[in-house]
Amino acid sequence: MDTSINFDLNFNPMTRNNGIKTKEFEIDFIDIGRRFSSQQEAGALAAELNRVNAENKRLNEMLRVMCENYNTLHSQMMELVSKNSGKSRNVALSKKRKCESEDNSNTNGTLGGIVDSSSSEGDSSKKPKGDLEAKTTRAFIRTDPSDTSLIVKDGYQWRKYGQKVTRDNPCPRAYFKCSFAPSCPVKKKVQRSAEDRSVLVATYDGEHNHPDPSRTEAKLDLTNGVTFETIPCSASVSSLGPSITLDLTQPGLSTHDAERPKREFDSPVFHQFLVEQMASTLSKDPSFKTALATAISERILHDSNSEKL
DNA sequence: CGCTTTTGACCGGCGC
DNA sequence: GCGCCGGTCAAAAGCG
Repeated sequence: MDTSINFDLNFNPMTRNNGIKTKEFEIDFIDIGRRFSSQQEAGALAAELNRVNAENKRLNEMLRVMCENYNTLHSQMMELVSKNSGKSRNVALSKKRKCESEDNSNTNGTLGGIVDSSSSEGDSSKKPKGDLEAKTTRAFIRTDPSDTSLIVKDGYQWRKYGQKVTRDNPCPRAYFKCSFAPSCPVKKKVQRSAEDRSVLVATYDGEHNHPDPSRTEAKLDLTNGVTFETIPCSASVSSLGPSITLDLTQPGLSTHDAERPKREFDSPVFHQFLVEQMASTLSKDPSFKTALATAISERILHDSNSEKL
């Protein structure tokens, strides 16, 4: 995990050494400045600044501890994965079903994520002709354990055409075709993880040749199409490739988002965008602006009254 | 009435 | 060749 995301809310309009600059903040401070003398404003803002800085330090410390814990766990996991893959490579796994069972064991070992296995699947040569380039993506969706349905709300519409109980998992596997079929060749399989029944494993075969119906109704249409409000979880790496932990129970998230490679989330551009979005979200929140203005006003009034006394 | 879901039958690939 | 298994089909049932 990259710790370079700086939750620096040091938005002092005097020094402008902050990473978050929005017009909304500037307008607020100008308005406040008109109402009070520059001296009073400076005193109140300095006090508020100190408080926010203290909060900022505390949050940064929490983040640092979380990152350290994550890095420790991640290095341990990678160590285990490398040991296991070293063993498994020594065993010839040319037979399709053995590959699949190996695949399933990996699935159970990497809870949470999207795995693009189009380039790593060993049995691609056994797929039917014309389907060689079919993209296979696996998604892990954590759901309510009491929810026994095999429905994955990924934005697309699906038609169920079969259900089977497979040998290696007592939970039935459901087969879906895209409702745009036969023009859209995409299929998906959904099955609960044998290890953790609260996790749905959705395997997507092929790529949609039409837009995501839910995308047109997206509440946030950001410049690069990523709806951060619906990506509440962390990124992780599996032995098979990039994976992203998702909570698809959140409304409005499509697999199109989920299939974005992890590198996008690691890029400085993404971090900058994330910070800007956080600032923008806060600044667009009327209650936040009101509370901030009220707090500053009260502090300034309090200070001016105490000076008079 | 039309669409979707359910479910048993069927098919083809694979291992023995 | 036979049995197992995953995947698909299609008729019946369910639902709005």
